[in-house]
Amino acid sequence: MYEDLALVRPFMLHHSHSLCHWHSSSTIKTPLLGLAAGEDLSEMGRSPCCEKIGLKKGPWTPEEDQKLLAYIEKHGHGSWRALPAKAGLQRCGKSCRLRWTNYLRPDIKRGEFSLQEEQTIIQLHALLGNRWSAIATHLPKRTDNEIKNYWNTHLKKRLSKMGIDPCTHKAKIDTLSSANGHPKKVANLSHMAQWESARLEAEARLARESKLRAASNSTILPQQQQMGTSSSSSSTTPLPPAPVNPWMEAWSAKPATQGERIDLESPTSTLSLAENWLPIMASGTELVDGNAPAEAAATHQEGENLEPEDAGWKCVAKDRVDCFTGFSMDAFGSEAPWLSEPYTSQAGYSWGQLGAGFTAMLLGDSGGQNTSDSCVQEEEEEATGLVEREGNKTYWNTILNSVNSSSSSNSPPVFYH
DNA sequence: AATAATCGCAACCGCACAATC
DNA sequence: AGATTGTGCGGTTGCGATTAT
Repeated sequence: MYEDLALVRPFMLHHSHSLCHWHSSSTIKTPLLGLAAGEDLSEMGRSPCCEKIGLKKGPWTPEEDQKLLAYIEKHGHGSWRALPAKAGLQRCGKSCRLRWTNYLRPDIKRGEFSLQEEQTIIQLHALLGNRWSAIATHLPKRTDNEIKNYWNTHLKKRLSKMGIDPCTHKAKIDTLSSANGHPKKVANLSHMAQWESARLEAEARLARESKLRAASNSTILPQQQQMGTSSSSSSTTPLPPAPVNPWMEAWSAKPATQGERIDLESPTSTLSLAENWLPIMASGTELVDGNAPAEAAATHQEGENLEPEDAGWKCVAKDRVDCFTGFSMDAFGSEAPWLSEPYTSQAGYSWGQLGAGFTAMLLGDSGGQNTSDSCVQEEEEEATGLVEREGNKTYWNTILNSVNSSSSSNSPPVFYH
């Protein structure tokens, strides 16, 4: 049950524009699209989520939205399967759930993606692939569906135009060979990525557990129950006491002494980050030469004239390449700095900490600086570092420039030299 | 002005997995 | 232990809007 309906009502106003858009663009005229008579999916291996015959499909009407909202306001969603009948909707429960989670939920933001959000999506996608729900946990108030759509319709194309394969984040001109000389770095990146991947999964699990726990207390607000993919961004979502993060538990169960190289396995990681990050390590020069020479060059020169907003970019971007090229688990000793921060301040557990913690690390801000400082002590990497750094900078400059091209009012983000 | 092509996004589909019976 | 149910997730589709010809 909603304990505070005020949490819901404002959002109804907030979303009025969405409904207006909906009115104008679609589909009041859309006919009812019930399945054809006799169409019965129950013989297809599993029973349908609900009785489908006569149920409406297609876009939601404002009336339906209101019914769904009113019902959830009063009762919470409870069982989605049972909800449509109780709420007086001719929809299947799945459709109701989707409508709620992707559109009606109070804690979602719609409209333009910010530069920062775009940047985060690109980077997380490079790291995680098409794991939209995991990516969504780092983008507060955005749904996985929205992120997925945005990726498919905008970002993917931009990367393609830049000559970067949006699936692998590699330059289309394969540069594998240029990285062959640095298996160590590849391994380091792989380690980092696996840890991060594992952490994200643990986060999601934690969110689910927290949600379930809250639900079992029966006093939780319905919208909190629905926070599934975005609970990490909620400052109100109750959290269990530390150490509650399975990832951290695993970490503490396998302590490493200072300087000890840890051969870690991500519990569930499914991606090959070594591969994903190769272009970052090795392909930048090609990108400059082949795809964005003038822009990249200009970008480097414009660095001194940034707007305050861009200074943030600059700051965030600064030295991230050092972090990556020199990354080593050695640098962390018994603790992973980019991981420990969010979880040592569990009370907050906000996006600001969690997201910034990771994203900043990813980008190599001051939080990651320690890492890079340690890393650059390795002389053998120092020897080849310059070339790779230039390449990495160029790769990200290219990405960022491309991202930036959609918002002409902003100066391009720039890496320091 | 008419038509075709493309874009953008909400919604649907089917699979996977965990919880429950 | 196996079957059933509920939910989450990622891929895909359908269709109105917009742009190009």
